[in-house]
Amino acid sequence: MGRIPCCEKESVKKGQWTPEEDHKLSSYIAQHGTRNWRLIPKNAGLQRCGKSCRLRWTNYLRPDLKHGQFSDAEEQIIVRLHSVLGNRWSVIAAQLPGRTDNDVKNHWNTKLKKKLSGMGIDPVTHKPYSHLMAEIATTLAPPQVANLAEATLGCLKDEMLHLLTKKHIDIQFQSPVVQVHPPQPMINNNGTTSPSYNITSRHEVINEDDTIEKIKIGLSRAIIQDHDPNTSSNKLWEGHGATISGNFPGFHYGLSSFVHEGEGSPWSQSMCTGSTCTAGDQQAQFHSKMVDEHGDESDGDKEARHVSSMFTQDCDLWDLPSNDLMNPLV
DNA sequence: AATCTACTCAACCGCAACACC
DNA sequence: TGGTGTTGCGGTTGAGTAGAT
Repeated sequence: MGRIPCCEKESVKKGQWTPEEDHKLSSYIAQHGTRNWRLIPKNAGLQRCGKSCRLRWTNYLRPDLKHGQFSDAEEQIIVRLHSVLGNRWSVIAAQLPGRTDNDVKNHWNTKLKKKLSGMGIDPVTHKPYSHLMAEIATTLAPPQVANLAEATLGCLKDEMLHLLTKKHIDIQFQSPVVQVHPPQPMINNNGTTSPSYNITSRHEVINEDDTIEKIKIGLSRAIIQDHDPNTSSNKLWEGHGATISGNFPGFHYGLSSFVHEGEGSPWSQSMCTGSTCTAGDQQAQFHSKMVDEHGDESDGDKEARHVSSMFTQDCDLWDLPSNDLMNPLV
């Protein structure tokens, strides 16, 4: 006893749809509607599975669909909703007229995840990587923290080198502060402008090993400082064979590494104010709000309706061109 | 010019939820 | 109430393509 297949596998065509098939399906649905997808391919004269027809219709042929690039505003909505709802693409797509869950999912996986990662934000939790590392560090003993810093640096080094070699950014390190200047308009080939980040310091030459060492120390300190913000010059981890002072001026990592202090991305400010990301709180608030207002109601449409009430803030534009973003650490 | 690599996105698959009997 | 068929959803795959080497 197995599951009944949705169609006769042998006689069913797979793969790309031809214009002729599209036309057959469209004209059949225009006449008869979309009731009973199992019968539609048979009646429309298509050698396709009903499921495949439904997918083709909902993701491509539906006349109300919007094709083409996602706007900044749409991206903002996706990111904001994803921070609260997670991978519930259908609910997110319901807030974007003309977009399908498949569109949203693809756009997230191919573009938005990378953008967030490039900004130092974990696309899963929507928290800065620095906070995640700090959270992990709270569960570790000092030697393990050092290992974590080491491992993290391995990733950061690769990402930075990748960025440097790919984009030829003039990067020089100042010990231990790395300054990233606000974006300067850069004229693109098509005549438009995009912000260009410039990272500079007082040192002229990159000494990779030296820099890595400095970052390593800074990262260890930052992790510990994040763990206990009240400790500034206290001796930490005493009794564990390691003593690290907490005070560490000027070094920022994660999100702050990519935006000039005080001039961070408007998006990042709205999502992660100051040093405390609010995404988790938003999720908790949203959840409790849903439960309070609707009991155990779980109907997708109702949920989607109430999700729209979350948009009380103006949508901010992305401030980083996707080309300048690094590959995700995820 | 040929090959390789990375990226995009349409389509597929399996599972869960829902509807109906 | 349980069984069966249908629909919807999210994860994943792979063909096509653009850019790099």
